[in-house]
Amino acid sequence: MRYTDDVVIEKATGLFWQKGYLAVGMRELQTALDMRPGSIYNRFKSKDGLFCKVICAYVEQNEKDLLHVAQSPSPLDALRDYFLTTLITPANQTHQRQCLLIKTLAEIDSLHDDSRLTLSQGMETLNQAFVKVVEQLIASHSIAKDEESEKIASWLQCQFIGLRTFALITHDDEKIRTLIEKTLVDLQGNWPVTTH
Amino acid sequence: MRYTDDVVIEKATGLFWQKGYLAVGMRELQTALDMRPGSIYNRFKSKDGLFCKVICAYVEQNEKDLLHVAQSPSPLDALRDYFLTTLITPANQTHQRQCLLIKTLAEIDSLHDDSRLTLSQGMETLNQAFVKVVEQLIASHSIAKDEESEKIASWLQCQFIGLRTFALITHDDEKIRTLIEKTLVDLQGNWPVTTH
DNA sequence: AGTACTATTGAACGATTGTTCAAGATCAAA
DNA sequence: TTTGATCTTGAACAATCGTTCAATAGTACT
Repeated sequence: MRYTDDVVIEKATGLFWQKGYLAVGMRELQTALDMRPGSIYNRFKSKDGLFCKVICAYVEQNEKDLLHVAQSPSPLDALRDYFLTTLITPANQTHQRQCLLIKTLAEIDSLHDDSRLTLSQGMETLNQAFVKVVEQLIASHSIAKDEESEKIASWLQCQFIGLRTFALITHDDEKIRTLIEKTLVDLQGNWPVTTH
Repeated sequence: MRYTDDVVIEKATGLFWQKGYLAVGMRELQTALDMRPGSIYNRFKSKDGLFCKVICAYVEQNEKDLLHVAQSPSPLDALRDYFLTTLITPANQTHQRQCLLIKTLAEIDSLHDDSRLTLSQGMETLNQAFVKVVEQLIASHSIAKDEESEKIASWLQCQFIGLRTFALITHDDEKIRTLIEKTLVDLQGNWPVTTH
């Protein structure tokens, strides 16, 4: 085993994140990973299998980051920092501004069953992580407990998706900073009255 | 000319919207459009050329819809209706909830120069349409003129992107309705103080 | 009706796709 | 050092990719 799975998956993540699942060919992976086809297939079973590992590793990392935000003594500030570091990336790798899961969502019709399952499970995992962040925001009295934390978490996730995609287009970092602050304002702002 | 360009592009739009640019093969297009390869290439020059027409038609339609919102006597209500009809689509074609331009953005590395240019021009066109919507919202006193309309437009576009992607995942229409209302509340809400 | 031009057809092309597999290399245990 | 198991190699596979082009059909104008 020449390279450990960790470094292989990290290299593969870079490719898939930049180009998407379909656009990355096996030959491209072979040169990027410095591995021959049989070797890749023996370790990961298929291109799809390797992609699943990539998604899993990505979800794990992001879940860790979100839980770290939740466990921070000042969740609101930690959330701002998390947004800033995620949304304002170096100019030579702006593709990382887009969430890999959301990017993959655009290709969901082309994925095999394994990847599709891994993707939806990853979504659920991160959704729960967002819920925990919101619960800590409420517990630390950073925001009022007027709404269910699950609802706020969905909204926050929605904001995050929008911001990460928008940050991909804009390249105006100052505008992104403003949008982040607006999100933090709205997080503490009013919610629509629910009429049932 | 057996089919008019309009119906051909409409059929092609359906395919590209559902599966993405790369995932749609020429054979698939041939059967869906009921056209032979030479015929497609004679009319559209290439798969990329056809895709450009698809993007253009999509942008034109959405620009029209947005300007219709702007010209409405009650822009705020028209905006709500626009969001509702765009975000809550029949269950058998939920892929239409995602903006085709945003979906295409995930494949931007795989696009030819023509498509890339068409895409970025389309983004700019719709951005300007959003600016006009916001200007009318201000003119009709639906929202206060505390901020530059261009900034508000970016925020609104960001919300729209987030909502359309989120609506792709959720399948809980009631939650989407709530998120739309929250957006309309925040649209009239406070903005962060800009410290320069 | 005949000419000139455009549109359509469908077989075929070279390139690339993901994947396989027999052969060789590597390593741990006996 | 030999055995057995695991991992790596790289040529080769069938399938599919976007695209071409000579032949045919269709259309418009004189």
